[in-house]
This record gives sequence, C-alpha cells and structure tokens, in this order.
Amino acid sequence: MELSTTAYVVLGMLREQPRSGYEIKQAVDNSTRFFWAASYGQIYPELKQLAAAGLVKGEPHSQGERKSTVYRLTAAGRKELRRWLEREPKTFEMRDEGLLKLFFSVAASPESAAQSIATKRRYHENKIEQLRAIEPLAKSSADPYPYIVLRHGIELSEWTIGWCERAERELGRESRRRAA
Amino acid sequence: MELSTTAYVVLGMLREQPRSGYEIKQAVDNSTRFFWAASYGQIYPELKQLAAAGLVKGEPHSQGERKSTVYRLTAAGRKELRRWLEREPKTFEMRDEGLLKLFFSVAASPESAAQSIATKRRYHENKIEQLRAIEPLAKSSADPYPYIVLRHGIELSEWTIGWCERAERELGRESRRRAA
DNA sequence: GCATGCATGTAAGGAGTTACATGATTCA
DNA sequence: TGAATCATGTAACTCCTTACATGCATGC
Repeated sequence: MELSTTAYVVLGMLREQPRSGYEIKQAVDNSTRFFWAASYGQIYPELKQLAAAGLVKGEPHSQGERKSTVYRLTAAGRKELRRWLEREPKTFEMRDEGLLKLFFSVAASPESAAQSIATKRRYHENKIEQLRAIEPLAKSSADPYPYIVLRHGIELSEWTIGWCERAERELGRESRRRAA
Repeated sequence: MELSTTAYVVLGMLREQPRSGYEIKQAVDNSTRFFWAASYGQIYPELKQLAAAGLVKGEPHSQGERKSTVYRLTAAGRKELRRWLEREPKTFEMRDEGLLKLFFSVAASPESAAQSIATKRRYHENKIEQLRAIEPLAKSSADPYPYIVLRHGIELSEWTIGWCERAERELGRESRRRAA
C-alpha cells in the first residue's frame, strides 16, 4: 500500500473526529499548511481513493439543512496511519525564492537584495500573526503535539525575522564600505 | 516571457561564467540545493528552451579531449535575470514530513514522536556538515551574497537542532508527568 | 581492464496548483 | 436580493523526480 504523504495528512485529520472534505481543508489551513499544504484538488480525489481502499468510510450527514459527506477512519485506516507515523520521516524540502534572489543579487542592484530580505521579513511577520491567532486554541487542547508544532512555526518565523534584521545591517555595512 | 523559477536558477548560475549543464547541476548541488534544488531532468531541457528563446547561447567546448556544450548568458538573458531579481520574491514553501508526523503523534506511540524529532535533528546535523565543507570557498569570494545565504543555511540548521533538543526535553517532561 | 566520473539526454509518471463549474444556504 | 460561505468536484496544466540509456575519458 503506497500512499502519498498528502493521503496521510487526510488520514491524520480524521484521527480524532469524522470530517468532511471541506472541514479537512479548513483544518489543514489552520494547522499544517505552513509545512504541508493541501488543496481541494487533492483532498476530494484522495478521499475517494482512500474510501475505495477501505481506509476511510464516508457517510451522508445533515446538520440543520446542509448536507455533506463526512468521513471517518476505519480500523484499517487507523492502522495504516499508525504504521506511517512509526516509519522515519523522509521528505524535507524548502523552496525559498527570496534566498534564491539574494544569492544571485550580484547581478542586480543593491536595492533588489534589500528588497528580497524585506519581503522575506514581511512574509514571516505576517505568518506569525496568523499562527498567534490559532495559538490559544492549540494551547488548550489535551493533545500536546499540535501545540508543540505550532510553537515551532512561531519560533522559526521569529528566528527568521531576526536573521533578516542581521542581514540587513550586514548589507548596510557592506554598501557603506564600498561607498567609502 | 513566463519562465519557471528553475529557469532563473539556470540563468543565475551563468551570471559570472559560462557553464555546461553538468557544471550547472554541480553548482546547484554546492549552493542553492537546500532551498532550491534542480535535477538533470530539468536542467538540460531548460537549457534548450532558454537557448531557443535567445536568453543563453551554447558553444561547443573541448578541454583536453572531453567535449561539452557550455552556455553563456546573452544580453537578453542578463536583462531577463535582472528583471526577475528586481521583482519581489513570491514562492516560499516547506514540506516537512517530520513536523507532520509529530503533529499527528497522538495517534501513535510516544516513541514515534521522539523518533520524528531525532530524525529531524540528524538531518540538520548532516546538513550543517555539508554546508561547513563549502564555507571556506564561499567566504573567500568577492561576491558577498552567496556567503550570506550560506550562513543562513548553517544558522537555520543550528537553530533547528536547538529546537529539537528543547522539544525532546519537553516531551520527556510530558511523559514523566503522565507516568506519575 | 574496470570502476569512477564526465557529459547529455529522454520518457514516464507522480504530485500538486489553478481555474472552472455547480448549487445550496445563510445573513445582512 | 445579493454577497458570502458551505460544499463538492473535474480538467488542464506545470513542475519535478526517477529511471533509463548512452558513450567517452581518466586513473588505479
């Protein structure tokens, strides 16, 4: 049984309660998005395949008047999730266009280098705001892991902002040195 | 003119000297790999397309007996690189399977959580070693930017190792608390 | 003579995003 | 009544990796 990592994200999001595809997407956007994103274009087909494989089971659900299909883990699905969790993680990837531009900045104006850093800093300032907004919820949960991971996100962005400030000062010194 | 980011990596790697596809791949592996990787399967087709678009020019080259095609930036290619460098960076993505497993760890044994963190720590310890190996070369260059970016890589991995150690201690306290 | 590295490429497939499409419901 | 949100899905496309294929050159 070879599943994509995003399939395990779907399974994982059903670990505590049944959810619809729409709710899984919301849960991803409120938690794992910054280190593993998923779009509707993945989630809905994935749910179908997981149901066909017997790892989840969909049931029609009506709350009030609105109808949806909520999925729950089957015993096989829970076992498969656990099996995956117990294997060593493999994938670690970054795609950072800002660092890339900074790397090549000798081929552009010093202002572009500064801009690449400033954009990076703003991205992480914004990210911290979003993460802090969900922090109270995560902190109050009985499950300690999501909060630990959330703290990773916040602290990583704090570190990155600090790095950007140091790099900005360094480039400032550099350009004054060249001007002198 | 809509180019992929990896096309700009190729252009960027030609900013200072002409290189063959093989040499571009080596340069990527020794520098941008950790925040923007590229495979032969991308580089060679990309070089053809860039040549067809007039942004690079390939010339047969023989050093000793070995023959290769080295590419250099055309004026249009240099201009396009510069134009890209001066736009704000957009893409910032992470795919961290270790954080994902840690996030879902309530559905597995406490040992899996510890293992996810330990694997993450080892990955970054290994990465630091690789980056330190290329540090002297980067430091001695007249172009200051690659060294700044390399320092980012080293310091980020150092920070991550520190985070892993803190998380390990926290999980240790947590499990002792539950055992008590 | 053989392994390693240099050097270039293609084909197939997986993973993921984006845009599009549809329709119901809720709230202002 | 109209905008926003809930809810589900598909099609086209891009990007990228992996596996495969080839052949020469170098050094042990």
